[in-house]
Amino acid sequence: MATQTDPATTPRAPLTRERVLQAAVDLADESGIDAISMRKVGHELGVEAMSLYNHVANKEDLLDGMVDIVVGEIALPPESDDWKTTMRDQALRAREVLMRHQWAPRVIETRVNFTPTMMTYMDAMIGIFLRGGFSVDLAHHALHALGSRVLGFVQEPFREADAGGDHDPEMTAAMFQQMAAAYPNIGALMAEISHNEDDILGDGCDDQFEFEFALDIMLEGLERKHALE
Amino acid sequence: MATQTDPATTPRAPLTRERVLQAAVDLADESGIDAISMRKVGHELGVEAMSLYNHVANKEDLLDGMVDIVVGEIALPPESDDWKTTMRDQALRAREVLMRHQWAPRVIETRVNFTPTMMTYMDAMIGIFLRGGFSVDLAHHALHALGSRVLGFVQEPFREADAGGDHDPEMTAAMFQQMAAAYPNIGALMAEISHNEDDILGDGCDDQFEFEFALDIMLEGLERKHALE
DNA sequence: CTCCTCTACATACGTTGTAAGTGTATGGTG
DNA sequence: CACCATACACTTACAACGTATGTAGAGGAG
Repeated sequence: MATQTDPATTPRAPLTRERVLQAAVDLADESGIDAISMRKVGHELGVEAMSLYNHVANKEDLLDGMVDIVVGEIALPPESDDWKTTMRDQALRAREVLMRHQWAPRVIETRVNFTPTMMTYMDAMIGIFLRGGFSVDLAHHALHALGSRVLGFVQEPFREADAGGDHDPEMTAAMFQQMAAAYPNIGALMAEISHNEDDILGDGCDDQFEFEFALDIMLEGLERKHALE
Repeated sequence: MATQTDPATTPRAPLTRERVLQAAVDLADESGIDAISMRKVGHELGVEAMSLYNHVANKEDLLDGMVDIVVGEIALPPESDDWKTTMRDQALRAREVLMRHQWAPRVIETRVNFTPTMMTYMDAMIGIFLRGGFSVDLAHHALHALGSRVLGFVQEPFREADAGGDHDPEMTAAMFQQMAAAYPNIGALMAEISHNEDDILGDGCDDQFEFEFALDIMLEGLERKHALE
């Protein structure tokens, strides 16, 4: 009992910035970004909210750190002169990571401080174009044009629309007919989607296909611009 | 005094849903989205927070209504078979409106309910493609590919990065050199941006140019896909 | 042993969305 | 005219939030 193995104070690992950030990421992964409050993250670590402030400056800093962890999980591109496939692979690799952290896009968009991790990542993205022979100017425009795609996501409006929620199929059918009457074009589109799909998950759109479809159009467009330089 | 023209109760206009929503939009326009709380909106109308609940269901409904006002300000496209210029004009017209309501993109992205106003707008967007001869399938993909551009915005990561904030020019120069050393590609890009621009506003990027650059690449890509159908 | 630093904790403040209940002005009906 | 139902603004209250502030105990340095 002289030893400090007091049964009340279980020998919990000391708090560190990394432990705090990782706990927050894990919590967000399983419970969504709304579950991220200082109190809840603290609770996850068996600690009071205020204790976190010894390791993160404030909540913004916590979110910055969470984004850093996610971006850090995306492997940087190999050095290659083939900018097109390199960039394509990069976007798809980033997307895989972001799929594991669905809260991340929304958080990334609200960041206002560049962290070194993010700077390193962006530097590598620009490097892909420059190494591929792009002028600095075109590389700049290309980066804007790809936008968040280089980080593996597109934030479409109404991404997580509930499409009606928990109604049964016939209810859906009734609503569907009513909607098709008021919005004929949307109706046509929904008819097409719903019967040529095996996977009626969510809104019935194949997100992976749409991501690659737009990505490829963008890359081909950039290739054409590059050829004109 | 028998007449109810009590000087204390100035004959204020009765609250209506429209007055509430418009007050919220005005407040957000001038003070940003963080200024939108039930209490503050109520204060703007000379009313307590809870009174608003007689006209909006809750805050989400308030935000839905605010988005409706903004989207309602975007003129719908003319009927035309020339889908490309119609869509291009539409995106630019939408962008003008969104520029007046800078808070709107962030709010639109978080919407989960489709309002009739938004449905009508989206129906018109699909209509542009269908009338232009697109298959329903391609129209669908095209809508995804354009994403939020049909509403006049792109949500790039770090849109409002402060780029260092309020430091003086020489401070900037010092930081710049240090940064260029650590991130050579970003450094090259920033060098290019900062000396071929007259307008050093914000991050020195010409948002309008970047918007049109990416928009045109996308439209040309879609045109090519359409030609293959 | 003494002192200093580090960090976890407790308390507290102001702000948020909103549930619940209270008052009052208005307008239709006897 | 009297009466009462309805509409709507107000008051109060609560739980949860980010975080400022102050305290206490533990570990290392002199």
